[in-house]
Amino acid sequence: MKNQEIARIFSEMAEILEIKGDNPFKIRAYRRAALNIEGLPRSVEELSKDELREIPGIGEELAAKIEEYVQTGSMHTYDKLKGEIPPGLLALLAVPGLGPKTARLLFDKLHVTSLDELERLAAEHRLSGVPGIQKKTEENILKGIASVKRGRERQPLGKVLPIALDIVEQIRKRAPVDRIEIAGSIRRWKETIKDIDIVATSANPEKVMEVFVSLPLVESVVLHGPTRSSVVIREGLQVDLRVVERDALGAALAYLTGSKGHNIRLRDMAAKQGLKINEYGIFREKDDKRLGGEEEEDVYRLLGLPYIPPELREDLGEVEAALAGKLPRLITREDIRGDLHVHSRWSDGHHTFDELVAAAKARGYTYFALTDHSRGLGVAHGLTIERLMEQKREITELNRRLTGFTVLHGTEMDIRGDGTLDFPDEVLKELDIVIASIHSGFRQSKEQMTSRIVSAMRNPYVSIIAHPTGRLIGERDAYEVEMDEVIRVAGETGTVLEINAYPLRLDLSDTYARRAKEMGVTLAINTDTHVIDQFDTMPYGISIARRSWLEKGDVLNTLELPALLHRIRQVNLVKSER
DNA sequence: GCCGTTTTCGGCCCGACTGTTTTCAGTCG
Repeated sequence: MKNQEIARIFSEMAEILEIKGDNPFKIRAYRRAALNIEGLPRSVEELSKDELREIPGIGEELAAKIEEYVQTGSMHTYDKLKGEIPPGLLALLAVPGLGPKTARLLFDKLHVTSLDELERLAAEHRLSGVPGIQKKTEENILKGIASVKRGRERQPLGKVLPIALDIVEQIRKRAPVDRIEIAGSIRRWKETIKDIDIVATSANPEKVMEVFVSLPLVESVVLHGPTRSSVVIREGLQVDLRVVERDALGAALAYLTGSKGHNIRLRDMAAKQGLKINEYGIFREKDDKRLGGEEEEDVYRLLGLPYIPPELREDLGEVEAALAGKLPRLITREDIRGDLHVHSRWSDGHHTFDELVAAAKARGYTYFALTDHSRGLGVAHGLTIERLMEQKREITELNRRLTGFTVLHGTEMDIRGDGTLDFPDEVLKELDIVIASIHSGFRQSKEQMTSRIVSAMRNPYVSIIAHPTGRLIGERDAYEVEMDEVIRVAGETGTVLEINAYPLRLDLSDTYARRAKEMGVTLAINTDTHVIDQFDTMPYGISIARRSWLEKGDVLNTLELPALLHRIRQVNLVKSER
């Protein structure tokens, strides 16, 4: 997958050009191209030059550079650019508050070429005297370097969202806010978060700011103004609060929700229509008359666009789709009829069938699939064939007792290290639904991993591949696997790919799920519940689906039970006839 | 480097906060 590599190269080229003091718009062009390639629903390797040029922000020259990289594995302009500045200089840009101009200045005046060198000079007070740098800046640079060394990595949404809700609650309790909302990447449900962005309305913004920067969980104050402040809380998370007038909440929310790329597109469109958008509203350019901004919808309406949901606002084609009237009708939590990946006490889950049924019913479901682990997964008390058949009898009995609810009998079957499956077909055919997934041999080669998954998909009884890339956000990288091939074979065989809603998995990710949709693959959104509370991680899975442009029809477990069973049998039949 | 209901050349989003600058540049989001 060359997309990520090319995105990284373009970003780095942007940084080098910035230090060189090149045309800012050219720099932005590289940045935009990098973002769009990173989020591209298809692999650049399979695109022709003309198709590359259809990507927003990719023109003649960048398309040629991409093509060059795909074909030769290197990019001449990049290699040349890299040779023009010392490699350590780019590291300086990671220091908060230190940008390209200062980096350049430090290099020119003091020949600084690494972070360690900069730290030494700052500690010895040898930066003061460089034009524009005094004591305060020197201190800020030292603080900045310390924070770089502590590391400020993006953190999983599942961890940050509860913290953000808690902060909002604390502000609400202590400060004179009228309305207060979470914006930024949390509102877009990005899988990992760097900053918590909050927007509020108040008649007394200064007071709100005072309260905010003095909250008990604040470790340091980065910025403290009358309408905007930033603090750092534990674990290096930055929290930004912006306060606006009551009638500007919509405009402020739109502005602070971003993404940056999306905002630039909207503001660019506005300019072409003689309008101006900022965080206070939407204005007519010629006389500065305010046309709206109380509601977020105003911004889109006044631009002649339908409302674009936050999950789509990544400048990945949503503006074009909105203009063409082709925005997807995104799936919602209410579309989900059941959960197809649930564990019980029989393997490594914590609950009985009755407890799971009650919990699923309480969440408005009409079915779930019980998919305990298979025998090969000893650590999870995987079921032997005998136990599986015993479980089948119990579930049959259980379903006899239930009304308006059905428990499907399935398995989460291990795809073994050698690529064979943990149960033979005679056993699988006894089940309502079969999930296959990988729990071992994570370090095998890309070819081996890919072929393990592909051969599982070709089995006539395997309906779903669970957590297809095996990643745990912030803990374990995805195993090496050729996802383009997995997605292609899923489309060819009718195998469903899972979006695992567990907040550290979110696997498939939005990029892959969107690609899967484009290739005609059906997805399932499952919680992989082991304890009952995990049923409530469904919104995380839904958010990935929405970020992937999925509609109700793209997702297997939006089907009512009879249609679901029909779909499964149909696909199995076609597979077995191949 | 991209792009076109104003353009194939000349534009390219908009504003808050900080530090050092006496009027604003740099950085960030």
